Amino acid sequence: MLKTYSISEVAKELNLTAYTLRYYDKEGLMPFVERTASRTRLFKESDIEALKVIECLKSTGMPIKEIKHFIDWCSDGDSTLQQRYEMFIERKATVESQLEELNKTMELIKHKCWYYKTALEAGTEDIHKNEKIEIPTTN
Amino acid sequence: MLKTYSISEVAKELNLTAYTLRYYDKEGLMPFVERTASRTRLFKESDIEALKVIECLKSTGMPIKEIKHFIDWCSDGDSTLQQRYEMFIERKATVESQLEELNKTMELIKHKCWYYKTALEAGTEDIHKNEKIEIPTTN
DNA sequence: ACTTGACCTAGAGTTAACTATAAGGATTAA
DNA sequence: TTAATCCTTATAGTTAACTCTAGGTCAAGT
Repeated sequence: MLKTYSISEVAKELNLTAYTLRYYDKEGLMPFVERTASRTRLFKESDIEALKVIECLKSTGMPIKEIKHFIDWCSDGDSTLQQRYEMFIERKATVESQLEELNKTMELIKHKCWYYKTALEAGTEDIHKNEKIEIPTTN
Repeated sequence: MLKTYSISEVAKELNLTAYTLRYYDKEGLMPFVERTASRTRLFKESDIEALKVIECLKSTGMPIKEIKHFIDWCSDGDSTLQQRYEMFIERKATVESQLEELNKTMELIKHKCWYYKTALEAGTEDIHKNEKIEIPTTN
């Protein structure tokens, strides 16, 4: 007798649209979601948790087709524990390098903030014309 | 008499393809690149630096059409310093929240690494069946 | 002079991930 | 019972960012 949720309730909760959830279902990402006799999807709390994991993988840049492999492994049970473990280890490395990249991006952005702040104060970009090493105290 | 680079040299340097660079040019991202009499592009060192800034903006998720606005402002000179400053301030906020998101993602990934490591050791996922608060020492 | 290889443009094709439409079925409220 | 508001499917359309093809030009080497 556990509570269930409609597709639009789940969409709202996860900041997605019902279209998107149906699309994920069509792509095989939600084989676990049960239905009523008349085909209406009934989402359990655990289904929402699984969708959060899917969103997590998506946010690492993993394409939907690869996420499906993971979902298939989940359906296959304990015999795929090794693959799933390795997948998350690999994801961890991916996210680590993404964090590194994003931090580099941040440094350049901060530099540009400083560049335009000082140019704005001077009224012209020309003050940066022949400088090579003007290190601002970052931040 | 400064050194110039061909499109394929620049592509190699920036880990892009010549196709992509021509596409960027077509979209108006490279109005500064000079040409020979026979229309061949001649990239200067400063053009490559500008392209690195474009790549930086791209890596924050900014769409090419918005990047074009920035390039247009650059062409317009000092009268657009304010807009450009504000754009980078806004980008900084964007990257900050992206970093936050990515760190949350990392936490979930690490949790899953632990989840599967322990499941693998036990030979079955069942060991996680009725646990709610098994906090592993993260990392 | 001729071939090779890198360059050029215009325009067509591709891909992923949605996003929307059309036509219909079920549940609730008056 | 009828209207509203969900839900369903199949299928078509959209968008961004490439990615490629065709047909041509140009400069260097043999």
